[in-house]
Amino acid sequence: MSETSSLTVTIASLSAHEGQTVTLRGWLYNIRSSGKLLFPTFRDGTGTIQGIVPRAAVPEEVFETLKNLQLESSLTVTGKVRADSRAPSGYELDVESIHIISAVSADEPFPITLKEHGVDFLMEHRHLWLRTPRQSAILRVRATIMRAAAEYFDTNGFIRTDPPILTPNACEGTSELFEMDYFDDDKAYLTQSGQLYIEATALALGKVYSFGPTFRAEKSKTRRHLTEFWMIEPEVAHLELNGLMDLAEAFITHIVTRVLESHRADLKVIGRDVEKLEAVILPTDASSKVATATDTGTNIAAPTDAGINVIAPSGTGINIAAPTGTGIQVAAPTDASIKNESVILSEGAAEVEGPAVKTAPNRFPRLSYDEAHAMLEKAFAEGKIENPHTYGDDFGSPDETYISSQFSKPVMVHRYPAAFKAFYMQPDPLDPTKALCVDVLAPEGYGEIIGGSQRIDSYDLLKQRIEEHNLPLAAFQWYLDLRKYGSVPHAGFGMGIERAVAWICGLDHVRETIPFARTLNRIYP
RNA sequence: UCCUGAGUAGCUCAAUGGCAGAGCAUUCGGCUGUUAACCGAAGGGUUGUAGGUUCGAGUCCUACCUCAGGAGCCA
Repeated sequence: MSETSSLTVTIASLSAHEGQTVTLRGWLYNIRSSGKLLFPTFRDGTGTIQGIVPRAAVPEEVFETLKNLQLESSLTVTGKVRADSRAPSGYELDVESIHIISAVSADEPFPITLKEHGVDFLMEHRHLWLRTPRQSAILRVRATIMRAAAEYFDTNGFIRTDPPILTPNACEGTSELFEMDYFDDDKAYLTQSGQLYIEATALALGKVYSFGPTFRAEKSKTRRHLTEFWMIEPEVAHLELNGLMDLAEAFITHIVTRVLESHRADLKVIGRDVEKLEAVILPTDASSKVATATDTGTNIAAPTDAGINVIAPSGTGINIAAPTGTGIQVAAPTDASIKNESVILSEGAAEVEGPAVKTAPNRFPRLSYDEAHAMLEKAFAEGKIENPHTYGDDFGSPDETYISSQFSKPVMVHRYPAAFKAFYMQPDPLDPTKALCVDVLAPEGYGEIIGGSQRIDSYDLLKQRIEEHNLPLAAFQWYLDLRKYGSVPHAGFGMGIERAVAWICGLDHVRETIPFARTLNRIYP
């Protein structure tokens, strides 16, 4: 068990070292035995590999040490890489020597076994649960989602401007905030959105985004809620609602594309049905339920090119440029995509912003609140949902689940009644009772992953709304200043990272999407 | 905050109101191709807490605690 001079490699790279003697640095993940044979499985954070240790082939000390070793003991192991169809990964390691770094005591064995555990036990041992293959895979996918999200904005002319985490007042005056003392007499609150601040940076820099933690003290106990979560928020000057929806669509498409590029193996470990993700980024989906949902019977033709069409609206100041080598094409709308749009885009929606805004490709279905309401009415009449939806009310979770279940792609619901929406949302000029806002509902019932809107750009109207919502005018004076000095139409959205990860990984609960989830009843470990 | 459900061995779970059980994990033994290995044996319990009903309570009743996931609200 002396130090060797063999090459130190990761398990993920082992297939490139077949026939070589290599050294791994890892942990004992599992061990089985059959007579004088040991089958230890090692993990190192990049993957797992089965070793084989015949008693006759190794020094007695190596065999005895491994045989008595507890799971999750740390070690280095040296051996020869060999392809073998009997090994779970297709390769196995003929162990020659091992060096124990830290042995786990049998008095207190590693608590996470390969058998089933309950939620409470796993969350209480989250620091150790993270070592299991599935949890590690989820965190790798999360990292790619976060990187791809930032990358999309970084490569499309956005400047990252991070807002403060400590704020003097409620951003929207709705959600409950975490309060803390701020020196002698003041109170401070943990941010629940950086939106108001990045409206300021957007008017300074044009296209900006922020990416950071967000806190909500709501007493929500569901599979979709954390009290601390990460949100990425773009905000764009001179952008209106339709352009915002185009942006959200291209953004989500980019993220899903990146995950599919490099995480097939992780998604398999997680048990994700990859076809559902592939459907999201396909140019069109002839088998989608779009046609039936609108009951037009229109045949939706697929575009002729197999690439992904990302079409930027002209005149909005947004340049949607795909990174090279990704297989993403930036193309003009095809006849097919325009035809597709005519099926699902609200009538007149494209006219709202005038001729400066081109129609969108509409690979993601877009429904107005009214259209979504009609869909729910029909569903209730046909007995497909339990409770009727009252026109004028927000959609409940079952409503959102039903709507999103009608499509294989994320669905954008826009122009909700302004009455239950945030004070800063721009009214629809065609119907001032509606707000120019959009929620993006993930498929498969994952619910809202993006919420966004065009913001009020009129000083007088914004002031009136602040007063109507009984918000302290003084605290919002700086925000009103943005409308006093060179106000322009602008819009933005926020995407909750954990909900996006839960959807893309197909998880039951957001608590598995973040290394250490903060929920209503848990702040340990 | 409301509704519903669950707390029994380290873990996952059994147990008509009548002797506290199994699998995994741990320890010991067996097995030269195991795949959450398997086979044999041993150790391991204040049944969430506090009361109550009963000859007898893990089981029934009351209160409380903890957790779960749904509503509301939200990403």
